[in-house]
Amino acid sequence: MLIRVDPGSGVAIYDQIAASVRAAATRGALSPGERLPAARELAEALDVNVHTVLRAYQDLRDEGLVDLRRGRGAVVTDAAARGASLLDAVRALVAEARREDVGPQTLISLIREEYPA
Amino acid sequence: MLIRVDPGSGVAIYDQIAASVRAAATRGALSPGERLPAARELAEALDVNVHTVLRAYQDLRDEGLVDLRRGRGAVVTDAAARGASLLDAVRALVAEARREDVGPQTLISLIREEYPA
DNA sequence: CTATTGTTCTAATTTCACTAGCACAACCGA
DNA sequence: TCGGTTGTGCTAGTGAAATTAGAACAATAG
Repeated sequence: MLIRVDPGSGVAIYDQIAASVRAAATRGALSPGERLPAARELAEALDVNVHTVLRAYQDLRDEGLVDLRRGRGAVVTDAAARGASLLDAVRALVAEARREDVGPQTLISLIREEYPA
Repeated sequence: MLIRVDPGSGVAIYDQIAASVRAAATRGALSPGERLPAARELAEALDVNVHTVLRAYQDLRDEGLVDLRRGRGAVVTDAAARGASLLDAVRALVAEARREDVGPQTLISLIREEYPA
């Protein structure tokens, strides 16, 4: 399964699902035009409520990463494929952060502060 | 004020406070030995409860970024100064992400997925 | 000694994630 | 056309976590 979830992770389940899809798309494991599992189907596979999956899908739609339509499902958009070139930079950044004993919280805090402007 | 908060940001207030401090320390705006505002004082300035500020301070203590002691307050540790070399890399990464129209959610998702392993 | 500051405690309120079940509308394939 | 699939929308309830509030207490600085 492409998508995994850890209930006691502190991160909301719908956020973990969305994060999995974002990462998979960037990684190229999900190509534009491809369809995500049906919400009901994925919900059962993850032993989670349908609404929780839908919440993740709708967040992804709001970000423009998927196209949601009744009967058709959640289709990955072209936008989701962008940023593949960021992967190496991200890996390098994380590696350096760990080398300097900088936690993920700090790294994420830095990114959130650099973005808005 | 070094620390700002947006109540409707989706991010918990105590997390925003902690994030501000993490970023400020990494940026060098907060040097080791320096003291954070007293909890009661900051709480009033942000129009927030004292416990909320304390929660942020305690999280920072758990991460080793500040030293908490009664009567003395929250003092920035040496550990908080680490990672200054990451700043450029973070800025470059964010810049490239925006150039490619990649949102902050995706960037953060990527980092969270690269960390644990 | 006195004022400051974090610590601890109880308690109430509020917000949000998650679950549950249902009806409905758009879409697809046969 | 028809039947099954899929997201949408709604109401409702539960539980955990965030936030607020107020108080007493212990360590520290001056």
